Amino acid sequence: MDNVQSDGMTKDQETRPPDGRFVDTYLLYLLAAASEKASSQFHSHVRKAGLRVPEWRALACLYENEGMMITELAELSLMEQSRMTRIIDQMDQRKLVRRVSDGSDRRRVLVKLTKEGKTLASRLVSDAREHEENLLSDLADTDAARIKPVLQVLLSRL
Amino acid sequence: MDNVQSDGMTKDQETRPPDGRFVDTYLLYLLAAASEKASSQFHSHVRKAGLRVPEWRALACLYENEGMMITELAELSLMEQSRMTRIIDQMDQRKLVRRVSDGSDRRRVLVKLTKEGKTLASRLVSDAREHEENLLSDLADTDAARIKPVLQVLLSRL
DNA sequence: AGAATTTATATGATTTTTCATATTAATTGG
DNA sequence: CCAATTAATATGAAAAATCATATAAATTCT
Repeated sequence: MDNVQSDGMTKDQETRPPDGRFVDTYLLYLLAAASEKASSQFHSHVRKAGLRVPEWRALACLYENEGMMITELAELSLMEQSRMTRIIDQMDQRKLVRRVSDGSDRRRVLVKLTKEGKTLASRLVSDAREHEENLLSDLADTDAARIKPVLQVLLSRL
Repeated sequence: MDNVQSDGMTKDQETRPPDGRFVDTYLLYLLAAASEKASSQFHSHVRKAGLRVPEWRALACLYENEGMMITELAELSLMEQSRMTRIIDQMDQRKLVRRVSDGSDRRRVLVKLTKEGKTLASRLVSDAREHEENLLSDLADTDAARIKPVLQVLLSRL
């Protein structure tokens, strides 16, 4: 409780007051932290549903958006192509997606949700929407209410 | 170029128009994508400086904030404790940090920047600030100008 | 057409990350 | 004070991610 400091220092080393730290005002940190913390609840829901986070990402990207190339899907899902290939392998084995070779360009593999994949995707997307609504309603009366357009503008400028 | 569709479908499968996809308006996706894409440039700068991203995170968290416990540092750096332990191992070997056992609680390890670590941290933090300024100045005239307070409010509610 | 280049996906080898748990030290409750 | 519990860090084994590159198909150039 008592926090005696023998020498008179200007910067508090212990019990640092709000925003004394670099990271607390650094945009890229705020983004990473916000993403991390805002997602953690839902990610544990995803795991309870038997998916790992990257699988959920692929599923969400495929939702109502079937027939994506591995490369497209990787880009949209924010992961590297070789990782996406392996994730699709696993989801294929679990019959959540199937690979269909693209007739017009035989290098390409179109990834499509199976019936089962669609069912799971719909369920989780609707859980995600509900979760998002709750999050947003907590922010309704704050500065953060406009977070979605803010992020969309940021993304459009990157 | 021409995008003939033989059957009359209501949902465009190809060349989807803006925001037809779930993820394009889903908050957690926008956060992840914004974080990912906003950081990628600077992360490659970090790697050119000879650090991996998690090391940079630890360094940034330690900047002007020495003597953190592994657990604290892990929490602040958004990573798991066992990973932080190993990252500190490596940074210790590279003499960027040193471990000091906490006299008042011998379970604890205080991580401190070495002289060399401080030098590197100052350099990268100032690069980060410059990079952030550039990012923000791109957003100055948009909706996204207030992104930092928006994220801070979001974080405070999580 | 055919060689050179580019694009899409897959894969082997390595490095990271995670998960569960061990170890050691402090704290709490009888 | 001792036993039980909680807390901080470390570590082995397993899983996942990355990196470089292979393979195969399409495109471009001459």
